[in-house]
Amino acid sequence: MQLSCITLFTMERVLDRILSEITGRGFRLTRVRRAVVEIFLDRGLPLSAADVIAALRPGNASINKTTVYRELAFLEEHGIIKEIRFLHERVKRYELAGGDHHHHLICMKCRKVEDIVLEGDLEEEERRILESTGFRVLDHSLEFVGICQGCR
Amino acid sequence: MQLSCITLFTMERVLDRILSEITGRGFRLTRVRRAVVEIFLDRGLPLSAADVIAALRPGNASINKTTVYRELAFLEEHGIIKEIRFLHERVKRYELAGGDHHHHLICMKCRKVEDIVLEGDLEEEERRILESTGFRVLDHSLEFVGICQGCR
DNA sequence: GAGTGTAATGCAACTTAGTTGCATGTGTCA
DNA sequence: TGACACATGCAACTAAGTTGCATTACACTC
Repeated sequence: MQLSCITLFTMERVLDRILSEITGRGFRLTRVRRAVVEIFLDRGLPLSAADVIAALRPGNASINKTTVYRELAFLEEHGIIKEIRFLHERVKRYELAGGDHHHHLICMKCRKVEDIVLEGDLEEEERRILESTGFRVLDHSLEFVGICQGCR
Repeated sequence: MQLSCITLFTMERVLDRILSEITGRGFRLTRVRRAVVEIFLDRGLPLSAADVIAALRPGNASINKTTVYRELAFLEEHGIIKEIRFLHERVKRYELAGGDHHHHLICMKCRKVEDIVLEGDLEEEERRILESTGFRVLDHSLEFVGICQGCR
């Protein structure tokens, strides 16, 4: 992955913030934990447990899948990553939490995922839903499926 | 399920249309096939394979799960139902295809699901996405999670 | 109404994704 | 350096869905 100096610098800061958040709450900074957080930062995309395991393999010969599942649960529980699911996919995915609120563009051909930020998002819609149905929206998930520029 | 005469009449018409679509293409109208379509019409909500199996049980003592999975695949393949997945759920769900384009309100407390139709939907957003990223949106999925009127 | 071909069904065994219990290992702090 | 509790590894398990293959039953013809 090619990174500019700025991006690298930002990533280091985010990594430090996450790691000190973990230690600050009395949890340990283990080899696996650090590696998993770095993988999420490095990829910047929603990853499944299988993705994380594959990414860990080169350096750390045999990391148990149970450990990875538990690490993902730990990071989610502490608000560092959050679960998302894509349409027609059976696997859980996670991405770093705490970034800007965004949605995903998923290419049907190459399966590439891009983030997208919508102007004004859906606040207006959610207000209208409350008015017309009495349903109070607390969260939403939105994903777009189609063909990316490279595949057209 | 309480139904008005109008609703019952409409359901009958929809059922007939679906069934004649199936026979018209040279497929058989079996006991299970008819029952599954009727269940979707009757419930009017996204159902999982387990839901369908449970709904079949009372009348049809032992319908094999393989049959149900294959029936759902058949109905999806022929555009009669379509797959949807809800956030944080691992199971596939299906709902009748061909109705108005809509989204779902999912109550976190009672798990009830309501349909919602958005004014103008997301056409405007999709046009903007094409302009700014070159990604051509062909489909989207949107669901709202929150608290329904009854649970507040 | 009987015969026939093929779609549909049932059963068992399998796959994939994720989880649980329990014994063992290792970071961190005193 | 030692000790405690968090973290890890292994094996066995669960849930959801799939596959292969033998059997059944629609729907069509006669």
